[in-house]
Parts: sequence; C-alpha cells; structure tokens
Amino acid sequence: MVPNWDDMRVFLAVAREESLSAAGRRLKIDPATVGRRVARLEASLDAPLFTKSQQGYVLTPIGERLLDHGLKAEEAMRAASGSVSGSSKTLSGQIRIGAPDGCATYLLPQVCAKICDANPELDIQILSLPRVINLSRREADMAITVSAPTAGRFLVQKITDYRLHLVASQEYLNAQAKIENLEALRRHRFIGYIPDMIFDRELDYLVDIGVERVALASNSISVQLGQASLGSGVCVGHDFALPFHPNLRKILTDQLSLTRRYFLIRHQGDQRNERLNRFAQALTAGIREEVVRLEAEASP
Amino acid sequence: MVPNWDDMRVFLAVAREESLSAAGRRLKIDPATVGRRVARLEASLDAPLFTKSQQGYVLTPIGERLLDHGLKAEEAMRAASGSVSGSSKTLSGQIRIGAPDGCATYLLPQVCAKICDANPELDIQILSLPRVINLSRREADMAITVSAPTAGRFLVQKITDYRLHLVASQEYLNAQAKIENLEALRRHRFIGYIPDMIFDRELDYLVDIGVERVALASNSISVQLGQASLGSGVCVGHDFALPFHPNLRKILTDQLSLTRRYFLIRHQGDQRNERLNRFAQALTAGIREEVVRLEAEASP
DNA sequence: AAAATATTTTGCAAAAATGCAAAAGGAGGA
DNA sequence: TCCTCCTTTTGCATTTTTGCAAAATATTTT
Repeated sequence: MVPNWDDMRVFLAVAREESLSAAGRRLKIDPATVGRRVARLEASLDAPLFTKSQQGYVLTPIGERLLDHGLKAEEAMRAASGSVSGSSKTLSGQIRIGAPDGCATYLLPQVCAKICDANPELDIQILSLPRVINLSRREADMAITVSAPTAGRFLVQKITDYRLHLVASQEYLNAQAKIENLEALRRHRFIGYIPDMIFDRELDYLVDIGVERVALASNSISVQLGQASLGSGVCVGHDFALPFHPNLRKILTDQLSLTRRYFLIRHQGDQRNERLNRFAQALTAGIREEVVRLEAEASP
Repeated sequence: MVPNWDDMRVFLAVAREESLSAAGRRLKIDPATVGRRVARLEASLDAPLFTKSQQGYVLTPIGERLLDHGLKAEEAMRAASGSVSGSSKTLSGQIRIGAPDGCATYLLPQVCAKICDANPELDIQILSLPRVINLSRREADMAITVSAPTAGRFLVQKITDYRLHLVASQEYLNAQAKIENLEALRRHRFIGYIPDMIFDRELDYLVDIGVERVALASNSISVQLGQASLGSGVCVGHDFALPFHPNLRKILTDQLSLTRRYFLIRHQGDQRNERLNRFAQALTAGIREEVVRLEAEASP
C-alpha cells in the first residue's frame, strides 16, 4: 500500500528512457527487475502508470502527473546527497560530463585522467555530443558549452578562452604556392563541419571567414584534423589540438585568429552540492591549465 | 554508493522519533531492520547521521542538514501518491486524525465507524490529544481544532458549529434548591478542565461564565461528565455528549448558551491529494450529521 | 540495592528481491 | 517474405533483505 520510495527512482528512469532495458542500463540493474519494480509501484498506487508494449513503455496521463512530483522528489534527494559533503577527502561515485567534441577529444581525456588518479573511487563519463546537450533531462551532471544558455535555470561559469587558427599540413603547404593573405584562400579546399549539423553558431567558424563551400566535412573535429593532416586541405582548428597532429601548421596567424570561450553549465539545484562543486572546481582548473599548456606547445 | 531512496523514508522516521524501536513501530518494520537501513544510508552517504546510544538516536549536524532535504522529498512523495487518484472507488491505507477530546470521544467513533464500513481497506487512527496538535511534524494527516491556526501554511475548513450548556445530574438537581439564575451558581461546585492544562482559549468555558474556582478538574471531558453524572457538581458540557450520559440535564439554557466551532486543518501540500480530499469530505459530512442528530436528541 | 523495563545490537532462518537465461513478440531492412 | 535485432516477459537459482529471538546495556522503579 505505502509505496517504496526507491521505486520512484526507477519510475523516473523508465519515464525518461521510455524503455525498461534502457532504464536498466542507466541504473545498472536488470531490465526484468526494472519491470517488476514498476509493476510494484503501480500496484501500490493502484493506477496504471505506463502503456506497455514491445517497443517500450510510455507514460499514461496518470503517469505524467506522477512524473511532476517525482521530479521534485528527485531534486530533493539529489540535494540531500549533495548536502552531506561526503566527509571523505576523495570524491567517489559517477559523474557524467557533456562536452563539444573538440573539448572532449583534446582536453578532457588528460584532465579527467588526472582527476581520476587523485580520486580512485571516482568514475567519470565523457559524453562527446554532436548537439546541444539537454541538461534539463539530466542526461549529464554538467556540460561544457561554447555559449551560455539564455533560458532555463542554470549555473553558468566561464572556464577559459581558447584560440583557433587556420591550419594545414606541412606537406600540403610545401606543395602549394605560399598563402599570402585571406584572398588567396579562395583557391584552396576547405575542411569543416557538416553545415546543417552545426548546432551552435559559435562553431560556425567558416562563415566568419567568408568561406561558403566545404569540400570535406565531418561532424567530428578530430576527423577534420585527421584529413587536414593527410594534406587534403585547409581547416580551422583549435590551437590546443595541434600538439596531437604534429605535422599541422598554423597559417595566416597574423590575419586570422578566432577566440572562443568554454562555459561550464550546471543545474541550479546542484548549487550546494559539495561533491559536484569540488569536481567542477577540479575540472575547470584542469581545463584551464591544459589549454595554457597545449597552446604554448602549439605556438612556435 | 548511490543511496536507496527508501532508506530516506526510514531515516525521517528515526530522526522524528529519535529511536529505532519507535520508528519501527511507526513504519511497522522491525527495529533491527530500521537500524540496518540507517547504517546502509550512512554508508552510502559516507557520513555519520546519528549519534547512537542505548537511549536513542539523535541527529548529528550532518543529519540535521540531511533532514531538511528529506522533508522536501517527503512532501514530493506524498504529493505524488496523492496525485494518482487511486482509481479504486474505495479508500484504503491508513489515515490519522488528531482531535480535541470532546470530538474524539463523542463524535468520531460513530463517524469513523461508518466511514470504515464503507471502505473496508481503510484504517483510521483517532488521536485524542490534550494539546494543540503539531501538524507540521506530520503527527497526523489532519486535525480537528476549535480555532483556526494563525500561522503556517494550512488548509482550513469549517466543519460545524456546536453548542455547550451547563449540565448537572438529575439527582443533583433534585437535592438542591432550584437554580434560578447565574447568580445562584456561585453556591455550587464546578467541574471543569484543569486550568493550567487548557491549551486553547476557546476551551476555557468557565472564564466566560465568570467562574473562578474549579473544585473537580480533569483534562478529559468524559471524566468531567462522568463526575457530573454522579452528582458531584455542575459542568459545562457539549450538547452532543448528553445522549451518552442519560441522567444529565441542561440547566439555565435560556440564560447561558455557548457556541463553538470545529475546523478541519490539513497540510497545504495535500490540497490535491484526492485520497485525503475524499476522506475529509466524508469526515466533515459525517461529523455535521452526527452533531445535528445528537443535539436534537439532547434538546428536550 | 535489586528487579524490571526500556533501549540497541547480533545471530540465524525464512522470505523477498535480484540477475541471468531463455522465450515470445514485433519493427525494420535485405 | 524472411531474417535479424530490438524489445518485454517468464522461470529459476542465487543473493540480499527481513523478522524473530536472544543478548547486552543502561535507566527507572520497587
């Protein structure tokens, strides 16, 4: 009769994922158990919460109503966990970060490795996302973005600025006439993002330069730089990525230099979550350091 | 690592009761289990929540902080349960009502019996309290009072007015000179509440009449009426109580008649709790009917 | 002072919940 | 049309949780 509070936790997962198996993956419990706990909750509430089918679980109107309250409970439970600063000196558990692929590829691996070394109990998951992450749905605990969100209640914190320049491989440059100015670029092949898959205006570098056509495109910056590295063309790349592609050279650095900024976005409700606060602190500091280190290495 | 939400439920009970066994009684689970679940919560939060001793569990500062969030979670869970109208036609589970003793003694038994008959799955607990009930601490789901609360966020609903008169036993009246007016009362012995235990000004009937001395006192109205019934003196009694004391007679009804009002108090957060709404509806209707019936019976 | 009554804690057997493996049922693609 | 992959569901062995009984300990009463 009186519901088990923990069943609400699995209810939320199922409501979000619309599937027992996906919810099970997220919660790291067996889908069968997930199904049984939903059934138990329905029994104790004496109401159908989902319409069940082989292609998933979808909320009934009653379930929708329950979801509203469940989210409130979740917020409270999250704040509760956060309020006990976890007396232990070291962080533990699981933290998931969403980030644009440049950051995820070239910065987070080293930074997170260092954090993990210092906190052996901590598991970090890096979500490299080809789209703006939906933090409201709790897809991640925090997200790194290139523009501050305008709507929604979030904690926004500047991480650091970083620079981008035009790059091409040494071999490519040797084979061509020296590129003297921006005008000369018109005769070159460009590598960039897939135009209609650019999810943030800040990432639409090429439009800033006036380039209209992208011959080789990928949704992954590392694929782009890989192609540039093979001598396929000219590309806009992060300075901090260059040490990973030794034969890439910056070009026209005096005539074209882009600056962008990383932000750390968190849920408003996590403001007093000491655990996440400490992690965020370590993360931003780590990224800042790493950008400085890599950009210095790339400057000559 | 990730806490079991249901452990928060038992944490709240222990925090309130400050004892494993009392919490166990309230939750209807074994004290040993309560202790183990608290231990598990502490382990998953990695923080000491209680200082434990043989005389009970008392919150640590960390526990205090957790309590705040836990209460929020509880509110959300309560609202969640309430939001699903419990598709079944009949009420079930457990509902606890606090009430002043007059109401608890002479009205609620019949009214609640009727409600229970109509809802076989429902358990009703009547808390007859010698003090103003602390609804904020969730000692009860709802409370009946004689004055509307001034502070706090509560739902207040008038139930019904009721009347009180001076009463004495037939035998007592026969043995005395006829009491013609209020002035004549000065020579009689009064039965009433224990003066310094009156918790609500509305119950301080005798001061309204001008009586200063109470010879026989009890904190229980049924004890008072029992004494009056034995011919020990004059007492202020509820009209609706008289049918239960057949040899009591109202006196000076034309010169002294008190009217009081019962209110039903509920938690603001329960406003959309269909289950409690339905119960409250049945309760107020039942009390209203019962007062009318009993007062009619007492009038001749 | 000693007995009685609370409390928490511990040991163990019973009960419940869980994970795994297999079954059953569709949706989408070759 | 069939085949494959993805679901949910079911049966069963294992693990975990729970309740009960007894032990240990302190407080209150006689």
